[in-house]
Amino acid sequence: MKQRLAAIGTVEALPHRVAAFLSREIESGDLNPGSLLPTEQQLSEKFGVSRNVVREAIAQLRADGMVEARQGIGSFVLAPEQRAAIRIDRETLKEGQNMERLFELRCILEAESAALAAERREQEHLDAIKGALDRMSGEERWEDGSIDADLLFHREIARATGNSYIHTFISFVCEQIRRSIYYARQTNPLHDLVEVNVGEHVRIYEALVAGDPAAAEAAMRAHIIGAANRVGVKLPSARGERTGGGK
Amino acid sequence: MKQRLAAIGTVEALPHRVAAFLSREIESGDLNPGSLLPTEQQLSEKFGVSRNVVREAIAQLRADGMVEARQGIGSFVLAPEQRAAIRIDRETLKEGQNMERLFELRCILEAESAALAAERREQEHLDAIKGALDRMSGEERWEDGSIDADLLFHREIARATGNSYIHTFISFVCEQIRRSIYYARQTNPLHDLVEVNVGEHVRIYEALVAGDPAAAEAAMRAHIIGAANRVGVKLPSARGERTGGGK
DNA sequence: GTTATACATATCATCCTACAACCTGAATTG
DNA sequence: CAATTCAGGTTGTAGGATGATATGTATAAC
Repeated sequence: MKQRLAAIGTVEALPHRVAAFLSREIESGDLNPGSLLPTEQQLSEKFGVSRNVVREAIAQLRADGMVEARQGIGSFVLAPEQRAAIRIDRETLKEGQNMERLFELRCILEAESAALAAERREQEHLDAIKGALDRMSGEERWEDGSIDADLLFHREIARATGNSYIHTFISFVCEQIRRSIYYARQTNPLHDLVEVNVGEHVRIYEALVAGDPAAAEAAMRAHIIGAANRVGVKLPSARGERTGGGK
Repeated sequence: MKQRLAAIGTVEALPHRVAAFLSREIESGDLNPGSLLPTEQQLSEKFGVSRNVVREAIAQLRADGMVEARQGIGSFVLAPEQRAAIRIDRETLKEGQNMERLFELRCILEAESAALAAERREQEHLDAIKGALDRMSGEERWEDGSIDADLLFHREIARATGNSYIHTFISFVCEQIRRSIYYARQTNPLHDLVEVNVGEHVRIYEALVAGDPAAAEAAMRAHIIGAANRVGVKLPSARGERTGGGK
């Protein structure tokens, strides 16, 4: 029986579609951990693709630690706790794109990170952050450029925490927001969504220079709430004021 | 020129070795973001492997969001902030400080989430959290069961925030830590790493029931610092005390 | 009857060639 | 000069061939 691979939305390459299909079958429990995948031959017949495509698909699953291939036997489905790696991809976050919640998550991550960065920043980090700040307020203030500088500013602060995971997560969330904004601007180009408030950034930078964690956290929280408001997202500020305003 | 691919330790499949090589070249900056990878033909000659192997290697890099292949042109190296996925594998965590950094990230996420959950939790959430708590302290307290219940407890709190992004991220981090512990126990089974402190969990639960955000945040922060210590990770507690102890 | 060896089979791993789909830039043509 | 066509390069897919490895079976030896 030849299975039909649905191409939802964008046209993806065949290996990706096969991998997604198998991945869903594993996640949904149709393929129990410990069981064997069908052979590459069977899969290639089932999906009507070449064995090459099947192999690339399985390579993806293996990279994600979902299966383990053993030469001469087959590919075993691994239990979640046996997997060597886990991942979050954009597609996971696409579902229920909710700007308000995304900003909320960003606020949590960045506010605390700003405090950490204030404690740990070296001169090198301050220079990099200042560089981004200058680009933001400088002449090259055309739309996309200032957004890039804005994101760079935040990424550099995340980097100053010395924690690469924080850097990765914040970069990921910021990029997600940037894409959402970009998309919103295409559907509603009249609304100028790219306004960047330089003053708020300056206050964050000064707190970092001063090495004042509480001030950095408060400034960052105020900035993100402000940024959310500027793109039309009302962030419940109760938590922001409670935690950031105190001290 | 034919490149020699080192097989360090275990014998890995060729695609994995090629992928690891390219991955290192990208991470180290030898291949700048935006630049093109050598063609599959060139790579296959360089490494002395077939184009098929090269393709599987690139498929892995693509799944990790490190490169983007465009038919008719080539494969572009993506900047970290452009990557479509966050991926953490166990090998990374074996390197010294990474576990500490992961706990630090977890602390940031979960502490604030606990505060949010204290404000927003419905009765349904409290019931689910209580259920996990009971499983943790109940008779079915064999090792893995109590770890599962522990993670469930944290996921349910994340769910009570009503923010699916927070839920996704916390699940991700918790799962990663769980696997590291699982792995560590295999290599050193004598050391009992699965000790779960029920008292700390009870205090968090009580703060949630009381609807007290500050108390929930403090209790969560104390718990995660404690959990880190119990697996031998010393978390810099300065931030923890500063933010969590106050009020 | 039990054990040990050899063999056939199944499966993944790798290689090879060929062609299709697609992009780019240069040559051709109007 | 502009538009079209064409040629070359690159990734995507197909299909077959061979090597490496695990498994079960049949045969032979004890």
